[in-house]
This record gives sequence, structure tokens and C-alpha cells, in this order.
Amino acid sequence: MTLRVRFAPSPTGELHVGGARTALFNWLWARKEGGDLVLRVEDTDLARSEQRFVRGILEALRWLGLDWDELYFQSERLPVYRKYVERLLAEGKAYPCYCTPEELAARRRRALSRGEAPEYDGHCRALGRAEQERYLAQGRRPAVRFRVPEEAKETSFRDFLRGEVRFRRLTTGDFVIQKADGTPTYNLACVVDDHEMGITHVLRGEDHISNTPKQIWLYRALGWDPPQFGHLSVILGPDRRKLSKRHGATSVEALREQGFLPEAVVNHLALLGWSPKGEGEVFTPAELVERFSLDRVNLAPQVFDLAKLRWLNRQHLARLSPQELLERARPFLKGVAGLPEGRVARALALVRPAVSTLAELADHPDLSALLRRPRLGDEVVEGLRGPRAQEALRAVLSRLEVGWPADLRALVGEVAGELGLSRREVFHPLRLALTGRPQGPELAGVVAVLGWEETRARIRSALKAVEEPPTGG
RNA sequence: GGUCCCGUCGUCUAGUGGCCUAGGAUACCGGGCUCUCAUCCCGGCGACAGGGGUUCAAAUCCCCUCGGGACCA
Repeated sequence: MTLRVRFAPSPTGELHVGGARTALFNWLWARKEGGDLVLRVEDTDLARSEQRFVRGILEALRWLGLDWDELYFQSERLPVYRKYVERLLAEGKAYPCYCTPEELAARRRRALSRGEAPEYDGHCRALGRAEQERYLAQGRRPAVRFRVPEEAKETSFRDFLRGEVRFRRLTTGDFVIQKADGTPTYNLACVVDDHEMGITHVLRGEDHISNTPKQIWLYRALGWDPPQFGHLSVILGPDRRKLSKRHGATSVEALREQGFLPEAVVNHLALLGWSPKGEGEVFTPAELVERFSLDRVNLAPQVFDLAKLRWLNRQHLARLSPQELLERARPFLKGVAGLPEGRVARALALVRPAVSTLAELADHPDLSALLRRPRLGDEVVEGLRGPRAQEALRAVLSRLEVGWPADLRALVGEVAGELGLSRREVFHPLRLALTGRPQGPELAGVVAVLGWEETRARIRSALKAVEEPPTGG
């Protein structure tokens, strides 16, 4: 039997890193084993689901490179769930419940105050026809509850990641499988779909462990064999609390906007709760697929570590050719229209070691200094005012007029020797003249990006600025 | 409150009874390279939650405690 796994997000928000990690592990597993990945959008909760989140989640998965083999929307399958609820009703394995949310809440509070478990008390478990008629006449619309069998007091299953998980009792009593508005609850829809879609292994987050026994009893009531279950840990914020908006960039979309590469995000997520067998930590998605195996999954909850992601992003950034780097950076670049692409690409590659993300690259002052002739600030002009600095610039310029230097370092060395200056005393004013900044990429690279014309033009223009009287004192 | 899961450097992890004076990565600190910043290279700091067992031998197996988390409400 081929492996069939699924990822089942609810479109109630953006795809966050925890969900993305679950999706990734399912994807890695399916691709590794040559199985199928089913994407199922769990959008039956009409009140909380939004179309823009559906689009956002699909887009985020695509951006990460996590492709799927089949796509379903639960909102399009409502009649299917209805059919099975009817069946359970007909077989007496479920019953209508007319209790209102207010009544339930009140009884729950009472149970708690008596120190009892706040389970459903079975109020509607054995309603006669007359009572039902009376409730209906009052205008009540029933929900449907699953009649939890007596033997369900104890449930256990073999989690393929954790081993035997045993529940001493179900803590909810008869649970709702269809809400009063006729839509199925999570547990019912999930069981029906996993069965109908032929899912062999359910690999999901730890937050679903306590749903599993309920689902197992639903499988049994419907006469189906449950799939295998495996539960991953959850991902926590730096304060060791469940990751949420408070922790900043927690959605894939936000990471993308911050200029992280999808392959770096995938790499980092893969390393969160899984470790490769041999050496190394920097892997492409294809390499991850090749190495992935479930027996190296770690079950302790993980803290999402932005610093490590930043480092991984640098590593993946460093592997890009200048042309690829340009393509990736393009959405972040501002004001580069009309500039020769080759030059932009080389400038990006030159500034790359200074940044961790594409956004930082696009915003880096060294980059704009390369792409547009900088306006020299007073401080810079002041720095060039010393006679030795101007002397050095003139000497460099005159050598440049002769021809394009094969080796800038050698040229600077000659100038320094001639004028009795240190190499630094020549490089520094040259850097100020060329970029308007006291630090930045190595100058040979800067000159290579600027080209002969522009290099000389910038030196001339700097000398001119220094010769003019200081502005405004 | 009930049920369940999980505890190795700050963080991600290796480790499946002897190879562990616990290895790697990141972060941080220091040094080197160098025209500067960054990259890069080298070094340093830093952990088996605690207590009992089992065993010749425990991070590893068992029990208890503590801690963290999740779910149900």
C-alpha cells in the first residue's frame, strides 16, 4: 500500500511556522517514500474561515515549494458529512441534543463548583419523542452528539512516533459531531475525510493527541479501520509559550516579507524537531527529502530561533549566483529601474556578505552607494580635506587615466610608496570618494562594479567638492 | 480542575548501557586574515531538571518529585 498523508490547515489565519513545519514533514515523508500528499482545507467553520486566508495559505505553501497531489475543501463536502451523521443517528450511535450554549455553560459551571468534571451530562441522551417535539416547537435546532460507548472509558493507540498512548478516560462525555447549523465538527469531518481520502498515516501536531481517542471511537462506530497516528511536538516562542502574534514574525508570509529565502525557511523548519544523520546542517529541499526519516524526529517542544534562521538564510544566500540573487532580491529592490541588470547583480553580490536577508540587502546603504553616485556629506568632505588625502586621490586618479587597473591593490601600493603613505592612508580617502562611506566592501570589488568611467568620475567629483569652500561653516 | 505529551549548553540538536573529562550548530566573547565593515578561519564560555533505585558501569533502563507544554472545558 502506498503512503498517503495529508496536511489539513484551517483558514482562520495565516500559515504559521508550526503549521508549516507539520506540512513540511508530511511533504518530506511523502516525497521520500513516493507517496501522496493530500491538502485539505478545513473551512467548515464559516464564522472563522476567510477566503483571503485560504489563498494566503496555498500561496505560502507554494512559495515554500511544498506541492500537493490532491486538493479538497471541506466546505464543498458538507453533504458527505451529513450523510454519515444521518447514518449514526439512524443506528442510534448518535442523538440530537437540544441544549443551548447558555444551558450547557450554566450546567458546566455548576459541575465545576461541585468539583466534578465539566463533561456533558447526557441531558438529551434519552429524550422521548414528545420532548423532542416540544423542543422543536420552541424553535430549537438540535446539534448532534456522538453516543460515546460504555467501553470507551479507556482508549489507547500506538502513536508511530511516541509509542503506546493510553487514555484512562474520555474527558468530554458525549461530544458534538454536528452543530446546530448543520455543519460538522472538526472530529467528525476529519474522520470522514481521512477515511474517504484513503489516508494511511496521520502526521499532525501534538495539540491533536487528545482528539485521537474520540476519532478512534468514531472510526469504530462507522465500521472503519483507523489510520496510523503520529504526533509531532509544538513550536514555542522564545518565552516557551505557544507561538503567537506576540512573538513577531510567526507566519510564513511575514518571513517572506522580511526577505528570507524559502529554501532557508524549509531548512530551518526541517531542523526544528528533526536532525539529519551525518554531518552538516545546510541543505536544499531536495537534499532534505533524500535524508528525511521519521526515526530521527525529536518529540520535545521546540523554540523557534530567529537567529539560527538568519544564519541559515545567509548560507543559502551565499549559494546563489549573482543572477539568481538579483531575481530573488527583485521584489525588495527600489529605484533600480533603468540600471543595467548586470551591474545591479554584481552590486548585490558584493554587498551580500554584510546582510542576512533580502530586505536588508535591498536597504543596505552600501548597495545604494554602488548603484547611485552618493552625495558626499559634510563629514566625508571634511575627511578628505587633509592635503595628503587629496594628494592620494589625485595620484590614484592620474594612474587611472592611463588605463583600467588590473590590480587595484598593486596600484594603491605604488601610490602609497610614492607618497610615503601607508596603504590605509590611500585606501581610506579613496573609499570616501567612491562610496561616501567610511566602510564597506573591498574596494577592488567596488571599482569593478562601478567601472572605469564612473570610478574616475566619482574621484573627480569628490576632489571638486573638497576644493569648494565648506557649506554653511 | 481533568486527560495527555515532553525534559541534554540561552536556542536547535547528537547520544538507544561502557567510544562521554557529553560531540556539533547557532548566539555571545576573544584572536587571526584584511584598506575599513562584513564574510571567512581559529579559540573560549556554556547542558544531562532533582532525588532514589537497577547494574561492575546510567544522559541512556525503572520509580518518585519538580518543571514546561498541549488539549478539553
